Amino acid sequence: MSYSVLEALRSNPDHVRKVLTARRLDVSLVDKFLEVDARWRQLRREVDELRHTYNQLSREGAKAQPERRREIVEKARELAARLERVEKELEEAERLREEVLWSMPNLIHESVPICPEGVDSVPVRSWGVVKAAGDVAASLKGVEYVVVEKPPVGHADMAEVVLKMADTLKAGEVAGSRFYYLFDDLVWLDFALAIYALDRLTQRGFRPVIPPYMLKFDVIRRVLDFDTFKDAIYKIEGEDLYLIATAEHGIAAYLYRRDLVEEELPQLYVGWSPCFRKEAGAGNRDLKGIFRVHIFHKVEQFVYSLPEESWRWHEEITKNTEELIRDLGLPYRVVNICAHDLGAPAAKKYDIEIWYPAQGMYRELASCSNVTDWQAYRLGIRVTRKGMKREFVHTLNCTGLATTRTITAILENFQREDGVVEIPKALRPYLEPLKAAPKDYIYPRKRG
RNA sequence: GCCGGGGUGGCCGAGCGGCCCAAGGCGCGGGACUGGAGAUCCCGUCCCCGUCAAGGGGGCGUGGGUUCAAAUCCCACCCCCGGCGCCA
Repeated sequence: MSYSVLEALRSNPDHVRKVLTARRLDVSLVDKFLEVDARWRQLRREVDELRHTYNQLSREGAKAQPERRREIVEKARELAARLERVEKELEEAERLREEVLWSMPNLIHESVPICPEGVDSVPVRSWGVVKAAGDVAASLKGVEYVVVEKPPVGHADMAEVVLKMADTLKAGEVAGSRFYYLFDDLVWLDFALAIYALDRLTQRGFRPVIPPYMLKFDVIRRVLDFDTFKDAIYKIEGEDLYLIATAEHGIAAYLYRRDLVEEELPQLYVGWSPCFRKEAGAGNRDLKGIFRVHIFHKVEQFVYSLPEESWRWHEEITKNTEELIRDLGLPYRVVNICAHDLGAPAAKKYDIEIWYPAQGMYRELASCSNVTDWQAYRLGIRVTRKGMKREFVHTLNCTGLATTRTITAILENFQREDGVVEIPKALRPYLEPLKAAPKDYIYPRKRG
């Protein structure tokens, strides 16, 4: 068919080498592929030819008289043995070819920056006024800020010490590090943020969905790359099931092996799910609090689009999330991820980063990728165009709101000196119907 | 989890060891006919190799096996439907 990476490899290998260089990956992968591809095609032909003569024999045998048939059976036996050997070779070549092809990252869009050592992303735009302590403020450029005397309390201490609505110590004892208990107002906040995001996005035509939280190996291997798999994914002991690391995985799998017609696209989904991540590559980073944890909740946008429309959708879904964050009043910036830092599936990726005044830095809250046909190829999701042509669809994903992490941003950005946290106005309508939920402010709990 | 029924091309559906390199229908695409549409008639409509050729190969839920030969027989697994059990 027309998988863009395969096409590029065969018709323009130099371009693929450039992509690999930009991604800081091994360029020799291209020649490796061309080699295994050529061998596979060669063997494919040999096998087809052998089978042809074999089939002819077999058909002849069906009609032959008993005596002639014995002869044919004899010949067929010999041929079969030879076929088996070549078929084994073909099988091996095919396995190898797929392995190399599957290890290929996506091509990259021309607007993706190629960056020097130490630079992972390029700011595109920013919004909001950040609170910065003196020395931090000096380092900020192109961002509006107000200078504050001292940085506010970090989200972890806010949640656990000041508000007393989280317990990561007990969670650590019973489940391990990077787990948490959340209580009281923070629970309501998590739900309200989810419903806020779902409500806004469904108004824009996205279909709400709760996907399966686990997928079979054969499916999950098609929606993500090896690095994600080994660093992020939990396996269920004794079952062929893996916990999803994001709703994206479950939603992408929804159209597994589907053939669509043009009129069925685009398809917009907004999913909610818990996300399970091993955080194996994270080391000791962000061990405190609930910033980087094994389980969290997230609302996710997912788009299946026609190939020629995916770049427009990429901007669109990024703006959707910006708007959600802006209306909460959280200062953010959008960065364009450098080629070397893109995951294999993404042809381009924007991260949306929130300002964390206690940390004095922007931290990732959302991530929006155009995966083009990388996932669709692996999942076999195609669209039949007018005139009978068939192509792979494009898929895109973009965080709506990572609700658990959004809580940490709210705790740092909206806390007052007295330890009270102001609830963003946009969120209040979603807390209103809940009797026990806080409405305007979150007050520290009197007794732990 | 147990017992029973079932999974055939986009959909419906025949076939149940060689006459099937899967009938027929619907849908879809192209053409003929028409002033145009409909009806009718022809051709095409799973995947792969090949120059979108000639030609060839594979494919009947998935993976193994029996056989010179498997959609068809055997085994395992997956999924769907019905019944029982269990459960928020």
